[in-house]
Amino acid sequence: MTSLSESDAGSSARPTMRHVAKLAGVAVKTVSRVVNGEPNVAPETARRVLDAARALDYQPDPHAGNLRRSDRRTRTLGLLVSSVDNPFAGAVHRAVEDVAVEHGVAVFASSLDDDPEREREAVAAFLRRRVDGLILTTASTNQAYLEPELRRGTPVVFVDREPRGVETDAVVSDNFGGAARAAEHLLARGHRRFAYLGDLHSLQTARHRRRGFLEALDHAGIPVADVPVIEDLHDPERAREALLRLLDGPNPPTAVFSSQNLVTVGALRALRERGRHRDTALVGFDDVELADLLEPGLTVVAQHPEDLGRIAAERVFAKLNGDGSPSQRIVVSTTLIARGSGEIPPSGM
Amino acid sequence: MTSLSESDAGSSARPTMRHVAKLAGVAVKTVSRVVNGEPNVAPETARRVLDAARALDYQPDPHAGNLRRSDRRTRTLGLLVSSVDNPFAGAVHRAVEDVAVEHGVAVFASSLDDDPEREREAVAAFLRRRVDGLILTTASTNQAYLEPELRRGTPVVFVDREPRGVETDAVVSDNFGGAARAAEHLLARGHRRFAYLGDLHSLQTARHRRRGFLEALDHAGIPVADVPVIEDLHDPERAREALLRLLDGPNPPTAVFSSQNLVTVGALRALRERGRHRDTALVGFDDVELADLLEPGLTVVAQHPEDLGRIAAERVFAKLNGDGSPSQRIVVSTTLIARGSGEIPPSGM
DNA sequence: TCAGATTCTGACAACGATGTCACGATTTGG
DNA sequence: CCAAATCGTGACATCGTTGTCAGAATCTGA
Repeated sequence: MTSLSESDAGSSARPTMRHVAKLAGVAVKTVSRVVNGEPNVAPETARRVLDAARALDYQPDPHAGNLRRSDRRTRTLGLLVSSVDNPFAGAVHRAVEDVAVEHGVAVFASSLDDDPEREREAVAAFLRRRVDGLILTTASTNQAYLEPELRRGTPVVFVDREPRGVETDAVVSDNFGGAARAAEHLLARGHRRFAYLGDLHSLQTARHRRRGFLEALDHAGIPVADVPVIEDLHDPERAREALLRLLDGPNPPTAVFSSQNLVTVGALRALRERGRHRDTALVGFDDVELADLLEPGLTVVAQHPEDLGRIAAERVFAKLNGDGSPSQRIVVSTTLIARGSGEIPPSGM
Repeated sequence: MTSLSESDAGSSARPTMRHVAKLAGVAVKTVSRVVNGEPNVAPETARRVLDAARALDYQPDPHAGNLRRSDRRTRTLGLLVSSVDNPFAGAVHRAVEDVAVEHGVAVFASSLDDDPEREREAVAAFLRRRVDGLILTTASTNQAYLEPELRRGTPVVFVDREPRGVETDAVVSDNFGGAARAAEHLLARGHRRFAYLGDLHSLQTARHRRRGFLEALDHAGIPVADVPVIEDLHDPERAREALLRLLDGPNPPTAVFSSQNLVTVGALRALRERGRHRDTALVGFDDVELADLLEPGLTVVAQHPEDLGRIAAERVFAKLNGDGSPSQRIVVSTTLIARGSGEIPPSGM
């Protein structure tokens, strides 16, 4: 028994097609046709249906429709980033959202805190919800667990970090080139004593940046084995402590490269604390808000998270629209922005 | 006809309960019982079902279940903020997400760019998707359009800005008190010539901050009519230009209050540009990354977006769990953080 | 004018799951 | 040892919607 007739007036229950059909005096299928703009409905009938729908404030249930419909799209996208509370991720997110809204698609976002286990859980949660596609800043070293889903045809695109163990698209910054560019910039000012402050060694991007930086030094004839390489710095505090130790050591660097924005913040604090910020060069990877207002201004290798996000989202939609081209690896170049801190010459010169 | 029997091996189609039931040699209802941990299934049967489910990599479709299930929850939440690419919103988002994951709920986020029309569209899009609740930094002046949805029992909680035209919960910063506190802080240093740089007058929070600041000045006997109040500054560039005009004018302020973080950034730039950053006091509303590394350090009235987000999310879940208490307006206090710029005494003293 | 095409409409099954109920097999208790 | 309660299981209707098909009404053209 259906309660269609009862409490029709002030009913707070959500109206369905059957309510609309009853009010308009037609069959549900006709309501369906009108609501979906299918052809072959008499104008007079359509008007009655629309009036009824409006009167009841009817909103079709997309999940019910999906169940029956052939294409089976939820018009939903999953985005997995290190943390939504993080400027880089925020910019990626915004770019993804902008592309998604154009396609009438809503975005689920989830923070991973660079924890592989959270990644697995979050991906599973999104797939259970049947997202149409996934954009993923992976935190794990191997993503073979995505294989069954990829075989089912779900588009997955990696941003910022590249996949391992699965064959799919990736959109990444030129980490190697950007870090090399930073090294060259410092070398050109005559520096010979460097320090490298790195993010978690488990992150592929961190390893690329390290390699880019060190290889450029090597090319310039710097004995790389002597360069202090401090890694696994994931927050400002750890980075600060690491740099303080170097500054207080026997042979402090004249030029510092910090491989990520939180690390850069820690490095800035350490330099201030020792009053070395005007005579020690610093280049950070990734741009930072207010970098131009510091004294000296902060020189950075800026990434372009908006481009990463936009391109990744466009790839997802291309795949959803049947683009079957083989997996691509799209590299977005970086931009060195000189603001002062990277142009400081070696002290004692 | 169902294709249950065909291509069972390397099938890439998503398996359903029927596939599992067939493989386990039981009825779908039994699979349902096992998957949902319902009682009264023989251990041996349960094992067979679980084996089959695992073999097929079966994942239940929550949308289909929802259709029939009584509680009708999508385990989904909609969050609407000014822009996901904005540190304040990012912090709110992260806090909301943390509460949501504890409840097994995923979060849709959408950026409004403070555009009322986008708000309407985004809210409609989320409601069509049947989110269980809505957390909203409204961009519109009146939200009566939410009335029907509220009557249906959908929990809606406002963050950062208060509702108008609807009766529902809100979690906001103490905008009035925070701005007043900033005024008192500056007055205590002996300032008499102030300037107020404000956000869009259409935003309620902006009006509260303005009122808080000016009333505190008034209490102190400052002729408020003479205080330049520049409003509708929504980005750094406009704020910069506005403050430059004041600084170049006949009677420049000795103390500036900027009512929002983008405005603060513009104000900082203007002060730098005129070389007035060491003799003009500045207090900003809302904290800013790296504020401690500027020279002088930036004094701010910090909000606590993590608290706003967390409390808002907790209210949503309380309501979902049947909390029927009347609408609350929860005020989160602000914290003045003195870092230097706000402690500059009036020049010429 | 009438056969055939076209337009409009609705009955019914189906999507993938769960709620209800009924039935046979076991267990319990007096 | 038998009636009653409990356990294990499956058939069937149902959630809100759309795909299929068929039938009635209208239109077309010779």
